Amino acid sequence: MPELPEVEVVRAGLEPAVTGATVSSVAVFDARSLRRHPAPAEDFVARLVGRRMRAAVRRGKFLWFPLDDAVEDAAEEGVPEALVAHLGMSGQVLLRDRAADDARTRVRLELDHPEHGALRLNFVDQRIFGSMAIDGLLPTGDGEPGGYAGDGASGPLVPSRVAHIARDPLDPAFDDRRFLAALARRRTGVKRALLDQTLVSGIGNIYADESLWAARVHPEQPTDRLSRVRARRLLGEVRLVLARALDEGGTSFDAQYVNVNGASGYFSHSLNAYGQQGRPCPRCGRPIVREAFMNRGSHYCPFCQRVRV
DNA sequence: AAAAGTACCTGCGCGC
DNA sequence: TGCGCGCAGGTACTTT
Repeated sequence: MPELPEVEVVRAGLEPAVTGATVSSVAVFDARSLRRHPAPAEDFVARLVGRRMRAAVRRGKFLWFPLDDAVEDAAEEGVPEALVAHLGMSGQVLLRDRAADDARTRVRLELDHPEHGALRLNFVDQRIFGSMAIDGLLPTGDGEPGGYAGDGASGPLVPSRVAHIARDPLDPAFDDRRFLAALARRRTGVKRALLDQTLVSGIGNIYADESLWAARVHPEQPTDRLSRVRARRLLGEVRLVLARALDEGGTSFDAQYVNVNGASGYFSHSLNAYGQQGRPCPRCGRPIVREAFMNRGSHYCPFCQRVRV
């Protein structure tokens, strides 16, 4: 579900509420949502309660909230930590006032904010592919900010479990030349490469299909046969598609994707390829097709998007 | 080493 | 109506 635009909508919504807020209590209703936390649920709770969040940061589809140091003892200074969250396929972070409840809440944080007072943060996740964890922050390899933090500053740090994730195409520190060179070295289909978060992050099945349609590139086009010009054009279309979705508040098909305040985002009316099988291609009028791909589907126009050798 | 396959989950809509 | 099946926006681990 949530790809970069949807996750950014969540991050931006959380930023003013969590920045400066202290975690007053934590309830874990389903420990499977903590599968990425390297210790039992009690450890997650113990490490989080009493900590203050400094910012809301995002790289690709990963979110994290850097925490103030657990101990004020400067002599015993440890690795800085963050609360890391990933929404998986069906995750939501819902901000509520203290009384409100939500179905399928897996983890709940009660927050105390100096201005906004008491807030409740419900981590809701139908399929439990998403997760929360406490993780150590490591220096970024390039010394650039770890991710996007809106008005706040991310610092040149990234959670250890996010370190292998590439920067996303909207990140000012994203290196176009390096990406294009790495893409050309791959020996796979271009859609697989777009979905590989270690090559470029933030793109999922919807925006991969939309970007490929916009760039007129076939999803199975071999990466080592994609011309430099077409690869550049594809990267440009990826950026346009993500930015447009972000402007419109993220895609949503139904109530499954809900933004941070519980209201649905909407963008699905402007999809050109994804989910449009059988409908005319908005460019040439011929039918869009759907093909099985990685246990999901690929949607494209067989006329506009052809494999080139 | 890189690429492909598989596991992890719940719930919805569909055809029978 | 009920039931089995296919399908869903992702990541990480294992296998080849």
